[in-house]
Amino acid sequence: MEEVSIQFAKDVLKSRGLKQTSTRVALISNIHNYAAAMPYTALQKSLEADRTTIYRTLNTLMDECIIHKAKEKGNETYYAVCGNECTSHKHSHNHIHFQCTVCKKVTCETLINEIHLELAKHHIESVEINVNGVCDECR
Amino acid sequence: MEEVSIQFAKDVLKSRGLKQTSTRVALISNIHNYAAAMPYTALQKSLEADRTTIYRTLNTLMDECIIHKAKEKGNETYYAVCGNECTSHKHSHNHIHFQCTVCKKVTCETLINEIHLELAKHHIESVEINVNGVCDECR
DNA sequence: ATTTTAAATGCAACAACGTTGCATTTAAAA
DNA sequence: TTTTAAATGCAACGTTGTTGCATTTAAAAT
Repeated sequence: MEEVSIQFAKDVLKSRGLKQTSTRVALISNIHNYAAAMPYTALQKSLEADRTTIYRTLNTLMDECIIHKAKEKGNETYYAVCGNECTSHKHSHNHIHFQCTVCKKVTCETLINEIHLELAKHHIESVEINVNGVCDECR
Repeated sequence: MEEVSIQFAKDVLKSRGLKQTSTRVALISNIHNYAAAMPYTALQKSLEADRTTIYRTLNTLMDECIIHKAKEKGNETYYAVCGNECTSHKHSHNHIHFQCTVCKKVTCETLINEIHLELAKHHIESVEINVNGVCDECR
């Protein structure tokens, strides 16, 4: 289980040509291993690295499209690993972000149906959808 | 122009049974008078009140559904006045939030078409949509 | 295997955000 | 005009996010 996440972390760092430092491997594998999108506070607790290093590492990994912010609301930011659709230079997410109002878990979910937004007089470049509700486990 | 916003502020405070303090009237009328959703920093600059008072007033007005956060991303939070659909106890927004990537303005926009989201195994309670693009003036 | 070097890290410091406690002021009711 | 409950200002605190700089480390060069 955990070894899979560690291997995933090493592979993705290699594929992006990034140094395989212990903080980076730990950070990626911890997010990858987490059941849902990982809150920053949990991430910080799970690592021994300095707070500054964590912030810098998170930014590096987001720039390289290895992870993305799944939710940024109020005080807590949630991070999730990007899927294969994200290249090294461009995030491309066709999922939405769901937060369960009971267990508070944030997850990336795929819509069953296709949706198309139309706005008058505005050119749409990107759409971000956040949904609140109750997840399967909490019903 | 400005008198309209001041009158609007007084009316809405009265309708909610809130004290008409100078800070509240100024805060509501400034947001109401602003061309788009108002960034917190601009809001703070436009008022003489203490930072604490501004935060407490913003929270009070959000609790009473007089204003709402139009965007909360990165460092800056944007506030906008609620429409008539919001009652004193429940926010009810059928608009989306749009940010122009050129002029950075955040606005509340209504979708031309109706959309319906479908998620497997999840009960949907509320949906929040943020769109980035180019507004009419910047094209 | 050792040296080199460019990048990553840790530490200190800082600014801003958001919140709480408490004394003072103020709007609105009595 | 007095009363009183609420709103405000001030001080303080914890957290977030960022920058500069010295030190350490991963990976390339020798």
